[in-house]
Amino acid sequence: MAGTRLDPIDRKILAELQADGRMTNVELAKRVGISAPPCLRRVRTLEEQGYIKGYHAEVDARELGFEVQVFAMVGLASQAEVDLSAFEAKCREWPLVRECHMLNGEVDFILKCVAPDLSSFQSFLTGDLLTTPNVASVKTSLVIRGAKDEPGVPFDVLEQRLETQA
Amino acid sequence: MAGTRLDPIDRKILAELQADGRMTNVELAKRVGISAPPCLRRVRTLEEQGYIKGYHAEVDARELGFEVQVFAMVGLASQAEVDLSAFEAKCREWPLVRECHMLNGEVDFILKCVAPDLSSFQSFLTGDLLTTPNVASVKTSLVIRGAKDEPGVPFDVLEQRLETQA
DNA sequence: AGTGAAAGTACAGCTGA
DNA sequence: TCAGCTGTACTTTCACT
Repeated sequence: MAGTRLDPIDRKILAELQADGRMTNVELAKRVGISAPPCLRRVRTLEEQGYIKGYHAEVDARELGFEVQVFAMVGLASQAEVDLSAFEAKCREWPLVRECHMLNGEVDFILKCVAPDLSSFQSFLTGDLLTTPNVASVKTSLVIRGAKDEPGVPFDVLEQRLETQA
Repeated sequence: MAGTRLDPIDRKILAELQADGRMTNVELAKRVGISAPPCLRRVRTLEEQGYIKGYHAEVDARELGFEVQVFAMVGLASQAEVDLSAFEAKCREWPLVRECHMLNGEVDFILKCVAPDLSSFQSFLTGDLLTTPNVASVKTSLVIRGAKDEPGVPFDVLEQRLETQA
């Protein structure tokens, strides 16, 4: 489904919509240098082929009362596929866990969590994460401050790469 | 600027727009149970007050040729504020670094990076990150597979919390 | 290009301090 | 009474064929 090669206009569309996902189609068309109708067709195609997986408002977590952000490194006792999948399923159920990635190296998973305050994170940690079967070790690191948080991918890197390849 | 308390309708708006940032205003108004004009006014206010920081299309990094995702734990030689800020500034310049968070504990920063392939990440690692002054240690972990990647915050947790407080 | 729908504006009515 | 929010009516702009 998602194997069609993208032309420079498609990539520009993706870059613009990543930067401003609520841009109108006419504005988008103007920026990428084509007229509105074909621009809309391209967007629809990109959505259908899975290049665009969704659109999201970026909300201010702190203003909404999520004061705490924590990274948790999790090691499992068993790394059998069944057990890995079971842990991933647990993570999908926990709302405070926003991201879960399986890693190589010493730790098995890294979790990015948010919480209203430290005590509610602690109760998640001791009540949920640490009591989950097969969880052998958890090392948590509190985020002191955020320095950069960009969504998606760097399109300028992609363009440079395609230039040098051609 | 951003201290106004939110009512249940505002929170519903934020939750809906976080889930689908390109929803039309009339659809949004229908879902939150008010008519379109006041709904649009609320959205504008939420944007101005900073509760909504932007809208972004979620693009498929892998399909676009960013096959590799890496977490890097960085330790600095000096943790003086000037040196911390200098490193953060560097991170903002590097396009492959998508996120940079200052942590407590043994490591100073965690970086979330993307790259087209392993070799281009290696050249960033050895050519940029490791040659940066004051960088004392870097431990990288490759993401084997992603298990969860939700944007923003869990609004259901927020609602539960507000109920019990009241 | 043209139609139908949505965004955005102006104004008037309602509600609660 | 007055501030603030809501809904109706209308114009402009956009989405879509």
